[in-house]
Order: sequence, then C-alpha cells, then structure tokens
Amino acid sequence: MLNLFNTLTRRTEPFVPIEPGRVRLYVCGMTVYDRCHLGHGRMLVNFDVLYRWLRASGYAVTYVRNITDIDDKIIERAAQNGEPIEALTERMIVAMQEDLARLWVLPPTHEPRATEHVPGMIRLIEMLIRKGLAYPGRNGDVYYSVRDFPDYGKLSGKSLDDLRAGERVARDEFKRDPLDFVLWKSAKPGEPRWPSPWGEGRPGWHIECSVMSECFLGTHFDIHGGGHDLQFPHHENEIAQSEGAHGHAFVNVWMHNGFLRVNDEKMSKSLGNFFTLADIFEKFHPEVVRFFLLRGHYRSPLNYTDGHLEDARQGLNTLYTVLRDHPTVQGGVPDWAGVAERAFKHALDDDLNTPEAVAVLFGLAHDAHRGEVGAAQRLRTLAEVLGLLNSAPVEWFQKGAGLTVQAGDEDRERIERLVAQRQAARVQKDFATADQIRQALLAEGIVLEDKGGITQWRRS
RNA sequence: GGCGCGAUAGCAAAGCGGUUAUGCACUGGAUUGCAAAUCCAUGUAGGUCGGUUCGACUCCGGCUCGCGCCUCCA
Repeated sequence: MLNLFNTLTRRTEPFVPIEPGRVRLYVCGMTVYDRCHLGHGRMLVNFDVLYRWLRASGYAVTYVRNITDIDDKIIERAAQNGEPIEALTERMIVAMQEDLARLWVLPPTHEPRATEHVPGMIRLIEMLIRKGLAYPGRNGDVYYSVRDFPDYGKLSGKSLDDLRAGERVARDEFKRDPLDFVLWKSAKPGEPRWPSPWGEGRPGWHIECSVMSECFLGTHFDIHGGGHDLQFPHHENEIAQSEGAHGHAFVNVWMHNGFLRVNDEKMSKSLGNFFTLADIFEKFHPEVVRFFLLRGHYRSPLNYTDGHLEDARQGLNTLYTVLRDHPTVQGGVPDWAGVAERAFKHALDDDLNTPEAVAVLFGLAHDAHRGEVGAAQRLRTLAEVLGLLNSAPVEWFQKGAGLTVQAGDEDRERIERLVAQRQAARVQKDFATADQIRQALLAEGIVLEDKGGITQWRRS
C-alpha cells in the first residue's frame, strides 16, 4: 500500500483515493519566462516518478500540470527583450518540452495554460465576492480577504498573527489587511488585459490553479504537488480560494519536494545561482541528471556539484554494463512476487523512497553479473518503472557513457579502424603495437575491452 | 522575531531499537599477453551532552551547527 507524506497533516499516511482505482493529480508547473533550471527539473522528475508509480500500482491517473503564461515576470522579461509576450512564452514552452522529453518526464494528461482560463478565473472571483471572501479595491484590483477565511494558514502552519508579526508584506493602501492577496490586477498601460466586471486587467497568480484544477479534476481531488516554496503563500492561497468558494475540502494530500542547492544554498532564479537544464546537458547526458535526482529522497535537500553528477554517471554506467552484457533482454511487467521486486515496491510505497529503489537495482545488477538467470531482465523492467536505462547500451557507451561528447560518424569509423588494426597486431603477437593503439585511444577517453576474442570499445 | 527541517563512514545517500543498506572513490586478490569489465576480500559511520532501555545511529530532551518558509520563487 502506498504511503505518502502529507504536508497538510505533517505525517506519512496511507494513500486512499477518493474514487477507487482512480487518482486525480495536480502539480504546479512552470512560469515560462526563462529556461528550466535543475531545481525545476527536480520537481518535474519527482512528480513524474509519482505519476509513473501510481500507474504502475494500477491506478488510472489524471495528471494535470499547468503552465503559467501570464505574470509580472513574463511581462517584464518580454519588455526587456523587446518581444511580444506570446513570442516569449511560446519559445519557453517549446524549450521546456524539449528539456522534459530529454529527462524522460512523461507528458501529463492535461497541460493547461493560465491564459486559456481567464473567464473561469473571473467567475471564481465573482463567487468569492458574493460569499464575502473577496472585495474590489478602489484601484480596480480585487483582493482576497484572508481574515474572512477561518482556516487560513492550515497548510503552512502559520497563524495570521504570526504572519503579521513578520511584517514582511508590502503595504498597500487599498488592502483591508496587509496579508490580503490579489485575485485580479487592473491593467497598467501597455500590459496585456482581459475585460472583467472590475475593468480591464489580468489575473493574480494563485487564482489560476484553483480554476484549472477544478476544470480538469473537480473541486475535490486527491493529490496536489509542487516545490516546497509554493507551500506558502501559493498553496495556502489556493486552499483559501477553492475551499472558500466551494465550502468543502479541496485536496486530500499535499506534496512538496525539497530544494536543489548549489553550495548549500537554494538554487533559484532570484538568487541567480541556477544552472539551466540545457547548460547541464552540455556536459552530462540527461539520464545521468535523472539518475542523480533519483538517488536522493524527494523531500530532502539535494546539493548540486559536477562531482556528484560524475558519481551518478559512474553508477549509472555500472547498470548499463549489465544491459550491454545481456543485449537481448527486454523490459516488461514486473513480477511483484519476486524478492527484489517486493523490496522495490516497498521502497516506492514508502513515500517514494527512490534511493532505496535504486539500491535494489544495484542488487539485481550484482546478481546479473554473477550469472543469475533473469536478473538482467528484472533490472531492466524495474529501471523502466523509474524511467531509467532508456538508451541502447552499446550506443550509450560509445556516445559518451553519460558525458556529452561531440563525435560524428567519421570519428566512429576512425576508432573502429584502429581497433581492427590493433586486433591484427594482436593476432601477430605484436603487443607493442597493440598497446600503443590502446594507449592512444585511452588518451582520448576510449577504453578497449577484449572479451571472448572480440574487442568492444566504449568511452569512459 | 514567528514556524519548520536536517546533522550517518573519504564523498553521496537509505532503512532499522539488537543481524552487510546501496553507490562513487580507495586497497588487496582472482581473471587478462597488458588492460577494461566482472568476481572475491576489506570499512564497526551515525554532530554533541544527557535520558529511557537488557540493548539506541534508530525513541525523548538540552546544546551546537547548517538549511528553508514567513516577499517573486519548483
């Protein structure tokens, strides 16, 4: 049975879907004003594993992951670039989808964009006003009145008075309470705008998720996820909006993934210490990145360094070696009665313990190397559940073994010619020449392995 | 200031109240013409001070250090 840590209760608890056999999942996706960085990648991979594991567990999953394509930063960035907003967001969405495909992140069932749901947002804001939970300010903005929602703070464990004590909220003369947040912003000159009962304007950030989740999943669904930083205020505000409007529970399980760090500091666009996925893919194969992310638990902080990625690369190569040595094995459906399979399932059922699941993979790799029949096939099958070992093994090793190398067919032909020359020398017992060729290739990172009369080459 | 999280062997990272996590790196051996891959062998780590217990890395408390949220942020 699957157990998940629920931010709302601060406990790991058994997962029981609202509707048997079916899971409705919503994850806060990207704001598309820039490329995805590794922290985004972590979030997206973590929830991809959840999605895959729910499906592997037999659930029919409806997975919604939104795209925020209208907000302050987008407007600002488009102006800086001197390009239309749609051009910027379209470019970033295409780039994101490329990055995610390379990480083997499966596409969600629905990937709605905020700008497609503005009418729904206006309807929800009207409902909140009717219920006395929201009010228009004199400036054309509409605010949510947090003091009128008794449960405000239940997700983040904050009380309004504690928040007030922090005094970090910007003063706004049009708000009744400094902690009230914006549902609708009146348009400033030159900004994108939609007509509304409060004049032309655009939606605040939080309202879109309440509306898009309702549109695809209804007003009460199973799991809502996102990065830890969204716990407050974004998810707290979503609860205020959705539960305030509909008068019943919004989400059963809230999941938040831990941060990716650089030099023990959160990786974020605000801090400017981020590496984009595209930057990292220049050095390391995307699957190394995925493997690196899965070696840590999703709720723990994970520190990024090239050295850690290099460790991950070596480990992944160990697994690929098994597949290379068992070229005929295919993936399939796991037999959950097996010892390794049970350990694997136990690990993932325990709040997605991917480090332990990965350890099971290494156990199977070891069994396979020792000649245990079927171990390689089981390794491949379980790896598939995690979205790993997707590449053809020989190519994996010859194209860089997890490093990004730029080598074309000519290079390949040259190497194979040298390998053939060396083989001829070996037949003549001319080991001096053979070793000279080995050394020359080794100097460019190519390792030759003589096995059973034939020589395989790979990059290291 | 308020709320919360963490501290595990050289590095990374899990489970578990008493039996090998796992990976990377390192060392010795086997294997190999030499290598590589692989196999075999080798690591008693658990911030610190107390408490509970027959027994604690694992539960409880203090302390120290690090981190996060409280403002846009995955």
